[in-house]
Amino acid sequence: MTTPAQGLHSHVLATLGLAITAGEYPPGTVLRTDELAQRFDVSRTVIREVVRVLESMHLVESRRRVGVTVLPTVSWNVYDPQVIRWRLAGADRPRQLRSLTVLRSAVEPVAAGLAALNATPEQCRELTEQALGMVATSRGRRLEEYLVHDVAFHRVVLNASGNEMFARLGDVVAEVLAGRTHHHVMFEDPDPAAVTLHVQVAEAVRERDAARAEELTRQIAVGALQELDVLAP
Amino acid sequence: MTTPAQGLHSHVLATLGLAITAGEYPPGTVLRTDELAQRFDVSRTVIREVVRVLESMHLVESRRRVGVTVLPTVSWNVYDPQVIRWRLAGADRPRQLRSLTVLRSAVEPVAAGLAALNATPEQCRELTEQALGMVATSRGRRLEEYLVHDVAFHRVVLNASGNEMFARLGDVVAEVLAGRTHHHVMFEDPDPAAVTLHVQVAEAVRERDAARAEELTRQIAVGALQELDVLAP
DNA sequence: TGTGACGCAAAAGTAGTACTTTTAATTCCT
DNA sequence: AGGAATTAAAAGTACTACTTTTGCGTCACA
Repeated sequence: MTTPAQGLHSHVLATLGLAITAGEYPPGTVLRTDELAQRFDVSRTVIREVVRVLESMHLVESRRRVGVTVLPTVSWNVYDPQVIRWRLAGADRPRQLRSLTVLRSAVEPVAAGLAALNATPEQCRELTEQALGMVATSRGRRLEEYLVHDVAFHRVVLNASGNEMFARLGDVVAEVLAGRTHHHVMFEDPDPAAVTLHVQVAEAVRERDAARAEELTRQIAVGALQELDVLAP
Repeated sequence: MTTPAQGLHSHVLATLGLAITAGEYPPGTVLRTDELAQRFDVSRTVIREVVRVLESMHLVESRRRVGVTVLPTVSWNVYDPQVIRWRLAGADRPRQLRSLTVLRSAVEPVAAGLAALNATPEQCRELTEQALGMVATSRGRRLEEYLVHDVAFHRVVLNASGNEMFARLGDVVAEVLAGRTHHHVMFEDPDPAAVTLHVQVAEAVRERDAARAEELTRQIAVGALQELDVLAP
């Protein structure tokens, strides 16, 4: 019971990556390729390819005559979507959610400001549509539907910013929002104030009011951070 | 003339990664593993491992009966330090520097604010020291020395924020600052106003004044963005 | 003429083996 | 005790044989 596994490589990679990010192998732990090959009942070829990938994520380091050493958390490529997914699925999920939310609180306001300057008419339309979708699904325990609109909304903002680094955080935001909805709460309807703020952000972007878009998004971020403080000390 | 190359794998990876990120193979280009093996004069084993790594960076996608397809820029893992380095060494270096500087302008102020709350006495000391180092080397064409202090300063701020996502941007900031110093200018001494701001940030952090640290860092960021606008349209 | 089933072949995926290279650790000599 | 030579363990590389998936062309049928 690890992962679907279409292909030996994916399966072994998912299993090992998850185990390492979950802290099952403390930093400094040494693995040997042929031991792993035996354990997973695959050829050393497969293991080597997996190790190379883990190495590129800086989860492990492979040295001759030593083996494959698990690296400490600080050296991990924490922006790798794969690593993020593994960590969100593992033990330090709360810590991870917090880090990512703080990151969001820094990035999204600036992205919203830029979006107000750069959004295409199509993106403005899409933004408004998603905001309205949020309003429509914000009452009556329709959390799953609400989540879809919420994610789409933030994705559009990040894309419309015109900055590729911001755009690539769309997946991260999606994970965070999904995590928030699925993990705790699930009963409570979303905060009406937050919903309103989203509508206003869409407005501000449509009206090319960068300062307002940024400030409103900052308020959304503050809300997300507070929510986090309420749920976890 | 590609890269030092200690190990076939590193060499091929560096060559291919650089070529792809430089746009030498337009998206959609299909490579075949044994053709690559022949071209680089290495075994298919090595090529496969390289392809797996490139695949984990979402630079390429490998499919049976098709080959290794180069993916469009939007799907690349643009936060991967390796990818960042390749892109900074290649053709779209200016575009890349701009993206990263915008990212900095979003992240660093928030990081500085958090640093003011979380910095250890040791980190405060280090911060002050680096700021003073910047002052000391800010006049008389001592740009290389100045750069060292500048990088160290920003690294400490990011680390002191206590957020691992921020901390991991230390390398990115280092690349951006180095790029700035090395690429253009090189004659001009650093802007005295910026130097003063750094000293003041160190002060603010030492005094636990989060709002001030954030605001001052925002001013540094604004300066960096303006500098970019002056140098590249 | 269009459409769907069928089968071929190309390319990646996997396995296994043999060999090379690096290097930590041990031994041995001074 | 300290340093040089030796050893062996583990990753790195190569090659070869085989399996599996799958895009594409062919052909039959409606």
